[in-house]
Amino acid sequence: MIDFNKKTVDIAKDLLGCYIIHDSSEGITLGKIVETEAYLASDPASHSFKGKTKRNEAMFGKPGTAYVYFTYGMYYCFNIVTNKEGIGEAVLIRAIEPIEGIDLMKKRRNVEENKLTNGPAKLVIALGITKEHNKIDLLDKKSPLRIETPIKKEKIEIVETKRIGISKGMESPHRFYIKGNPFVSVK
DNA sequence: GGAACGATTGAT
DNA sequence: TCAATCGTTCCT
Repeated sequence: MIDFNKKTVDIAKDLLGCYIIHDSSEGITLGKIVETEAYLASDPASHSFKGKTKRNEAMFGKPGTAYVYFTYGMYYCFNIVTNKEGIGEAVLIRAIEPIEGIDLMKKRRNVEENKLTNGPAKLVIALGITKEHNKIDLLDKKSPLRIETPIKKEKIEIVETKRIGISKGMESPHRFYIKGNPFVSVK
């Protein structure tokens, strides 16, 4: 199990190699997390930086719950909330490797397998995540959307770099991905 | 009330 | 390089 008592940056690294499962009415989709970004309360690039609002309140919830936000007028992104309740921190999932339900992902995305889930808004569409999943408990085995650690954690090499697509806080090396994985968003 | 912008993506 | 597209934030 993932240790949510750790620091957000460390959790972002621990999440690499873990699985996201969505049990929807259309079927099951499952992917391995291959790229993450950490967003801290003290980070000017974080939605939580200026305090709690209606939009970002999920970030201030319990660790291990979901923060799903709407952006650019047409996309959703999926985060895993970290740190104690009341502290706005989370890990953005930027890319996953499709494992199960690939046909369903292709139906939802209508693109080739290698472009199915290599971006934060793309994986949300492929997995069928919606704003209804905001604040859901990702650690509860009964949740339709949840995260699980692999039985045997494979050995992975983690690359640490600057984040992508933000206009503040670029200097923080808070983006992490599995070295050599072909499903990472930007190479 | 109105303008500007965004943790993105896909097409040009 | 740029348009799509709309909720939130910030200014007037």
